[in-house]
Amino acid sequence: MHEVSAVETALHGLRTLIADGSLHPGDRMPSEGELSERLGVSRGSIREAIRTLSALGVVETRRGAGTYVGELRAADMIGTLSLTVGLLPLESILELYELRRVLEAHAVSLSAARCDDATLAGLGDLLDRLEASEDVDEQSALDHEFHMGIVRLCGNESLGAMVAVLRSRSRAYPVLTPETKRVSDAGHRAILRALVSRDPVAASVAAAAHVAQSEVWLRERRPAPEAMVGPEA
Amino acid sequence: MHEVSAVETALHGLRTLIADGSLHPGDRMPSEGELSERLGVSRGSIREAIRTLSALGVVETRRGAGTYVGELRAADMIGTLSLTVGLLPLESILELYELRRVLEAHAVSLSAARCDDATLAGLGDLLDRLEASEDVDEQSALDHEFHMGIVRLCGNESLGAMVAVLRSRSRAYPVLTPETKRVSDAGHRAILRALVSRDPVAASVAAAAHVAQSEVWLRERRPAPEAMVGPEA
DNA sequence: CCGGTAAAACCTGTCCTACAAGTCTGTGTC
DNA sequence: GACACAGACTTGTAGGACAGGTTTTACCGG
Repeated sequence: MHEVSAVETALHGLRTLIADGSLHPGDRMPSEGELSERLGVSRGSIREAIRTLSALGVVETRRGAGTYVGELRAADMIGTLSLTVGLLPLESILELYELRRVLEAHAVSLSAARCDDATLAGLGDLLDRLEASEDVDEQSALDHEFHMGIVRLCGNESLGAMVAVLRSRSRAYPVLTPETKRVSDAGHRAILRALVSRDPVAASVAAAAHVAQSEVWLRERRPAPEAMVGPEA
Repeated sequence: MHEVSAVETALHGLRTLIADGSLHPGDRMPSEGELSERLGVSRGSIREAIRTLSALGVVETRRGAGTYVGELRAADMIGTLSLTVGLLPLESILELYELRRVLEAHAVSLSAARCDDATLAGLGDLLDRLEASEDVDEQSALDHEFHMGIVRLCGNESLGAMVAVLRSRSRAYPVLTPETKRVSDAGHRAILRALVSRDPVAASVAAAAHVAQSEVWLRERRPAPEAMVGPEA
């Protein structure tokens, strides 16, 4: 047996406060000083426990104002993964493509039954600009906007957040060349056509094929294995 | 503009050390004291940054020995979510059922093409014991073992980890009654039959139906909204 | 030369104090 | 009532000190 560490005690205490209903989403937590006194651990240990919960999207702190319980939405917690996928090796990214393919295909098929004409027109404009663009960064941004614009329609925030996480790293690898871009553009049009037809199955197939195509390109090119770091804060 | 905080500086420095290839999975990181000196922030801030990365599964610390870079596997990082799903309200759990249904169905269909006879026999034994069991806790454990045993076969660790996360909370809600258990048992047998037939489509459908059934039960019963906390450390 | 043991160096875990910097509150003035 | 301001409160950061672990080193006996 080993003594329970102070930070673990603090973490358990904080989790209990949230889990047993004492604190609700948006509530302000007791101050670090009060928690330190109530849980019998130093303020430093309390802060480390809060950092843990903060990293996981459970709480957020505002300097001078206090620490607040987060909204406790699954999408927020899933979103915290995006901070770590940037550290994964390429092999892991390829492994995650399978998740992305399945989830994005499902999300798109849901969206096919939910989109309205105005949204579809907006997506069409996006594709027009994407097809006309010659700047790689702009292409990446428009591609991302197109995909996420569709996924957000699916009605399940967790699903959208997960797809966003899985997409976040792929954007760092430029697989678009003039030749592949024509295939990519055709894939986007196929997805949009399926949405216009309100055809979930066709949309799902088109999305899965599009993602699978990206995976093939990435697997072929195997870009320089240099990792990357997020932008400066 | 606002001054970049010390912890952010530390976090960026640590991430950079891993991302730029200075440190590889399993390597030992510089000591807190050295990092404090090199990055120009106090040791406390370094520790908070390390806590953040630790919560996200990027590093792990061993008292007295040092802090080590994790294996940087996607499955590990996805697994960190299981610590937070215990805090989500029931509504979020129901939202996550859609993810679980899609992912588990896909995983099971992959497993259908990969399982061997010995494994299938083991799964059959599990079902025999599950059907004979009258203890709710034992039923829950066997059910979990059956499902995860299949999912692990799929060959994608990230997929397995994600399903494990999505399942982790559902186990806390007892939806099995003598009547629902008969339906559940039949669902398990349908999945196993599909696996024995090496039929991915049938396996996928059976798994999706089984998960959907669980969701319906949970939605009907809407158990007491008391949240729960993990076991003591 | 080898093996084992004890000491030393090192590292993380924890607590304490002190202060800086930001936010909120209540009071008093106009 | 609106505004300004002082005070209380809260988080952010730094530094020191020690406890409790682990790893390395040095020493000694065989």
